[in-house]
Amino acid sequence: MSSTARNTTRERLEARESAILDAAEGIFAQAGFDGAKIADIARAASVAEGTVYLYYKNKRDLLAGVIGRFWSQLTLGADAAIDKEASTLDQLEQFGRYHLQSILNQFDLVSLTYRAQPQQAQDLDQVREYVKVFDRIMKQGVDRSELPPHTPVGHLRDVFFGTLEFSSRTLKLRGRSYDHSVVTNLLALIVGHDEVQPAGLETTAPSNEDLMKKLDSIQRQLKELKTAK
Amino acid sequence: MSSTARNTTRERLEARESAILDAAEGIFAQAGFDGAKIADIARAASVAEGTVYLYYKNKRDLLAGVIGRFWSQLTLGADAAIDKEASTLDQLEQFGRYHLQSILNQFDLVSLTYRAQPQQAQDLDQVREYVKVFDRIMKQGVDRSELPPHTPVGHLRDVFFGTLEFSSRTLKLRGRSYDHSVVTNLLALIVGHDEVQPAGLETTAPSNEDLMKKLDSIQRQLKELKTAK
DNA sequence: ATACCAAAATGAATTTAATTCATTTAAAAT
DNA sequence: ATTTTAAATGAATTAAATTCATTTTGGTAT
Repeated sequence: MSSTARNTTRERLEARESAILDAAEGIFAQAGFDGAKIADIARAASVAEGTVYLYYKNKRDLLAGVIGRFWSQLTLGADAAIDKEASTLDQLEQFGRYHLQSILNQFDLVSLTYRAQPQQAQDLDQVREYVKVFDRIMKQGVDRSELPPHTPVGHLRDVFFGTLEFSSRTLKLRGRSYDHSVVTNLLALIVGHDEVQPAGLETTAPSNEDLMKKLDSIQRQLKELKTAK
Repeated sequence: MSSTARNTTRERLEARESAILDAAEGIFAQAGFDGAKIADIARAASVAEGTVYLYYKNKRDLLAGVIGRFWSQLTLGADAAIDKEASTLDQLEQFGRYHLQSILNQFDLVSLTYRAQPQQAQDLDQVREYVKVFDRIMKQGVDRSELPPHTPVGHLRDVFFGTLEFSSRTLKLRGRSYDHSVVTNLLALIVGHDEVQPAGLETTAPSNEDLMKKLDSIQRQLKELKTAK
């Protein structure tokens, strides 16, 4: 088999897989898992029913494919929506807006993500990747001393995603659309004060090293300002 | 039909319905919605398959019955777990512990609550009742002046339930069990923010902490400059 | 106590939809 | 141009939800 031939073959297969995923995404979102019929998905993708099973072991596996692609795309979108040069607070705000808007727009798909008992552990791999976007912003914030050194990123991650997901449900339930105040309020809690540490622990006094880091950060921003002008 | 006869009849019917719900709860929790077979549920409840359909229109409706009963019972349990005489903060802590423990113990049932597209609006009525437990605690806190007058209860409700639900997922995913620090951290965020700062002490040589505050302020102003442009 | 009626229960038959697989079609290699 | 291999098809199979004609049960009236 020639190299170009192999390429066109692979491209053809990929286009077909993509068509199946597109069709499945639309029908799962519109009809839910139980309501979606493989026959309808096959028709929408212009393939025979049996063909679907050449690409996905079964209906559940097909859903996993749809969900996985959805979160991968969300991760790409997030990277694009976040200005790497902005302050930690700004980046968190950008990500928060982006996240809430996305899960509201694709509410049905998001709901399908956490169906009871995801069969395979790797079913949630792409979700984990997406969650890391938050972790990176926070880590950077700590490194730049824009966040307290002992910021409990793990806890705040649950607060961030949990609150936005629950808020999206609340908004949907009440037939409302995107509301920026949700993000604003959330960020006020997360970065608005330094009492984010386990209760009972005293805030440790900033060390000279902390001060130095902060000065570095300020110096960096000043330089940026000068170059921008 | 005599009054007692009618009573025993109703009791018999209620016992049967209860048996069906018990069986369905167990099997839904263990096998998930798709995995649960009506035949198995009927067998576990010691009734014929057709009998299930005398009590519930279809499988989906049966799940709604199970879920509704679950949240109703959770509401009763919460009322029992909360000491009405305790402070708002203590009540929140009691409720937070109770909630996290409950949703961890019945993780599978909770996951089935928000399956994509709950068909009927009233499918979530019992969940709404449960959520009101939080609202009552907060309202009382404001009334008693244990919370600031303008506490944004609606937002904090989403933070409370969203965070605990997401945390329960995180814990399950990592195979961990109940962790009280989740509740402690959450409460610090929700009620900790405008805690009165310790009154100003005598002026002494500026500490590193003072320097840090000043730097924070400068950093904030720089940031504003950047965004303004 | 017996007969009658209506409600409740049954489970075999029906229906619906996922999954399989023998066959056909298309593409790549020789 | 022929052979070989991979991909696709859709009718047949299978599994499980739902229906419904029939039976059973419990209550009421004679």
